[in-house]
Amino acid sequence: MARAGLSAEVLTVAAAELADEIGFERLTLGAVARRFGVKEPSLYSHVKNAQALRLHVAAVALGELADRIAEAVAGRSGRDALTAFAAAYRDYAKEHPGRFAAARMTLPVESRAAEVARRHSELTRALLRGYALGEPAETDAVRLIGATVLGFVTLEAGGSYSHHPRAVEASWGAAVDALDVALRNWPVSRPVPNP
Amino acid sequence: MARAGLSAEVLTVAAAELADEIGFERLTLGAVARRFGVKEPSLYSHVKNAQALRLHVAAVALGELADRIAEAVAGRSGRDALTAFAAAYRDYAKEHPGRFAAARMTLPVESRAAEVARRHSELTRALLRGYALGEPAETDAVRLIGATVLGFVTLEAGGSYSHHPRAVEASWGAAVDALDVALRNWPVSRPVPNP
DNA sequence: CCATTTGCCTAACCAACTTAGGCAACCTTA
DNA sequence: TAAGGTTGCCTAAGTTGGTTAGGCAAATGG
Repeated sequence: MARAGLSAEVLTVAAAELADEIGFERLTLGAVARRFGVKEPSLYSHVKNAQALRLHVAAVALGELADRIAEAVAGRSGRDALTAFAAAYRDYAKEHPGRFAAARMTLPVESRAAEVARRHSELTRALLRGYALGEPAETDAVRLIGATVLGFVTLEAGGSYSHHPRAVEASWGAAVDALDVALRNWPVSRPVPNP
Repeated sequence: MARAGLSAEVLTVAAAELADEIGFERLTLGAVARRFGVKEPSLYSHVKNAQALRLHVAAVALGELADRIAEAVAGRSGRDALTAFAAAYRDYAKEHPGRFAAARMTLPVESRAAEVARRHSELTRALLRGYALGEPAETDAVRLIGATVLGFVTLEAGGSYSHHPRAVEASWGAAVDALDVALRNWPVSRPVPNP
């Protein structure tokens, strides 16, 4: 029988494309095998199992996202960097919904994907340099930014914002502005009195 | 054969408990049936299918969470209300991880669960009264708060915060403080100059 | 107390995942 | 370039989860 030229990398790329096309939750070994005109068990020569393939997709997604973010924040600082960071993140999620869903998997601590995820913290930390928060505020801020951006994009993708006429775009801008305000008036270092 | 006294409600409650015990992703009709000493097909007299049962759990979870939030914000306003809201949300997620995972499902627009989800926006809106933002800022703020709290709790549950010594508890407090600062210095209405 | 409804059953099928074991295509190296 | 081993894809078969069809017995209610 003619060989199909499979490999872990080829399968992962195909799986990532498939996830974007049909949705991550419908990403199945059968679908990937079909795409290569191959039977399901053949995939086991290249990936450990279905879950491992999904984790590979997550690692690819997190890596691509980190690359985009790195590109976006390069040469910017403060509010500009924050805006670019957030836009890169949200744009990626919109362009690659399946990969983004993969990136939200619970990642095994020792996985390649979890390693890549750490790059995200570092990038976020770099972005915060312009705000000069110092520790431990900077760590808190890294967590805050990650949470807000993830939460917003997740809710938007889930349709939670589509029942109200207010444009999501405008709310997104407001959220980024709000983050900027919070970072420039960081609570612990510079408490703001009640009005 | 003796009847087991099943009903949609009983099954949903059991499924919710099971989800908390074994994880939402492992919630299966077989597991629910086993708990009642009944065969899987018997469940189809009471729920349409497995997905419907999961949606019922999501609706229950969202309802319980809304109740907790309502209780928490009652009689409080401003920062107190925000802190109580956030704590109620996070505590629920910690106590009921399976139900909370259910609540994060993508909800069909016309579902009971989606209806309950709307109550959350209203509660968040109520919480914001003390900040007197006005529209459309209030809608933007509702979205921001939901995103931040969801994102933080999701990342915390996924273990993203456990690789760094900084206490999650402290970061949580900082995040809530940061939200409060942002709300009291809402960007559009009261822009803050660069330092 | 008979008729109807309802609840749970068995049997059977499908889809997705997985393992075992075989044969043919590829690669090496003499 | 032929013999060797290695690798890639195959078929067969088992598992689990979800689902439908159809039957019998328990509950219900006139």
